[in-house]
Parts: sequence; structure tokens; C-alpha cells
Amino acid sequence: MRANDVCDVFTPSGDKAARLKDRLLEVAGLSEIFKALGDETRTKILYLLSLEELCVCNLAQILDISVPAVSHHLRLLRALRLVKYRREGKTVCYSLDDEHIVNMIRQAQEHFAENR
Amino acid sequence: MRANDVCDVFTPSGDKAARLKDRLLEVAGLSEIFKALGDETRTKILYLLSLEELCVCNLAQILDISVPAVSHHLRLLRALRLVKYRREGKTVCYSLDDEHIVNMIRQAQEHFAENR
DNA sequence: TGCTCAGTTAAGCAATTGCTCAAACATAAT
DNA sequence: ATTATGTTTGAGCAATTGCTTAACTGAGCA
Repeated sequence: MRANDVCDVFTPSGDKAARLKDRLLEVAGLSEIFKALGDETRTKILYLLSLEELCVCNLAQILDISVPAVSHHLRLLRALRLVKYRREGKTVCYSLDDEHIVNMIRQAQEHFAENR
Repeated sequence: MRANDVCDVFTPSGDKAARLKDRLLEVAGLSEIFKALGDETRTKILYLLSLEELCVCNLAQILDISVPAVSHHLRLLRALRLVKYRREGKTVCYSLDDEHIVNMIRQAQEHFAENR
């Protein structure tokens, strides 16, 4: 018995499966971006930054979590180039670096609205 | 010392913080949808289903994972109303139930493209 | 009725994630 | 220099996640 036994819909050639497998390259690595939004806290951070520029400390205050927690999230968002930052004296101000994020959030909101 | 000590950018009134806190309600629960796309396998499933209707068995074949694994993912996607299904004899055919998903994927692709 | 096949559900696990606390770093003021 | 403040980094832990195997359900056919 094979590891992934297969129903008869596809076969015999297996050609169609191979073709679809190729298409998967088009979404390779994309889930990294969604993973960033997949955490409630990060969605909030990104949404807040879409409204206005904010420093780490303020984000922590609004979100009611520790400053290090915020910093960790920002680090990840920075790595994905979703946010940019700017030093202002002692504080560091973060803002959104990608308008696509806002579009994604809007799409999610629409889906949410249609199903309730 | 308070749990969330705060820098001086916001204060004194704390009014602005409160206002932004309110705005967070607009994205409440939204991360559930992104969490669905935050897994590489589920992104692939959703993208495949955006191309054509497929049965569980075929998905497992294309994705090279076990049938139960696919079934688990589909269960979650069903709960979020991102996919719909249809019984066809012995097999169950799944397809996309939300065009917003495709839009989100496209946005992510654009972001990806711009940063490389 | 019984058998087979596609799919689902359940249990258990290895890996990942998101938080807090503590320590380090950096800028500005005294 | 020394101190104070905002931010970052690292370690450790509790909770969550995604997979596999095994058992179960259900539709179609002999």
C-alpha cells in the first residue's frame, strides 16, 4: 500500500496533478506575509500604524502588552518590510511601509461582513 | 512602578490612546482569516481551489501530505466559510467560496514582487 | 447484507509561537 | 562621567499548531 494512495479522479496520466503542482510555485513563500497578519496583536499593530505613526511605548500602552512584546513583533514586521521606522531623539517611531497590507485588511473585513 | 510604564509622547490626557484603542474594534477577529492563510499548506489549498474544484484525495496527492491532514485543513477553512463542498458519489469536491481570498493572495504577491 | 473506498474524527507528538522577565544598548540630559 | 529613559535582545516557559497513525462513518456496489 502506498503512502499516499489516490482515488481515480485524476489518473491515469497524472498529468493534471503535475500541472497543478507547478502552479503552486506562484504562491511559494507567500504565507510568511499572512503569518504576520495571522496574529491578533500584529494585525492590531499594523492597523494602528496604518492610521498614524507611533512609537514602541505608545503601541504597548494601546495594546496593553509589554514593551518587549511589541518590539519582538516589530522586529518580525520589519524583516518582512511591512513597517519602517525613524529615530526621533530617544524614541523610535514606526509606520506602515506597505499599502497592500491595508488592502488585505479591507478584503478580510468585507469577507467578515458578508458572513454575519 | 506600573506594569506598562509609558513614555511622554502621548500623555498627559491619554485621550489619543483611548481613541486609537477604540479603532481596534474595527479589526477584531480579523486575524482568524489571516491565520488560515498563514499556513503554507492552506495557502496552497486555497490557491488550488481558486483554479478549479478538487476532491480531498487529489489535494493530498498534489500537496504530498496525508489525506487526514488535508481534511483537517479543509475543516478549518469550512468553518471560516472560505471553501464550500459538494458530494459527488463517493468523493467530496471542494471549491473556493470567497473571491476576497484571491484578492488577498494577489496583494501579497505584489508586495513580494516589490521587495525583491 | 457485507465489502470497499473516500473522507472524517480522535489521540498523541514534535515543532513553533508569543509572552514575560532580566539584561544589554543607545541617546539625551545633568 | 553618570544617570535616566526608550528600545532591543536573549532566555525560558506555557500554549498552540500541524502532522501522522489508527479507528470510525457513510455512500455505492456485489
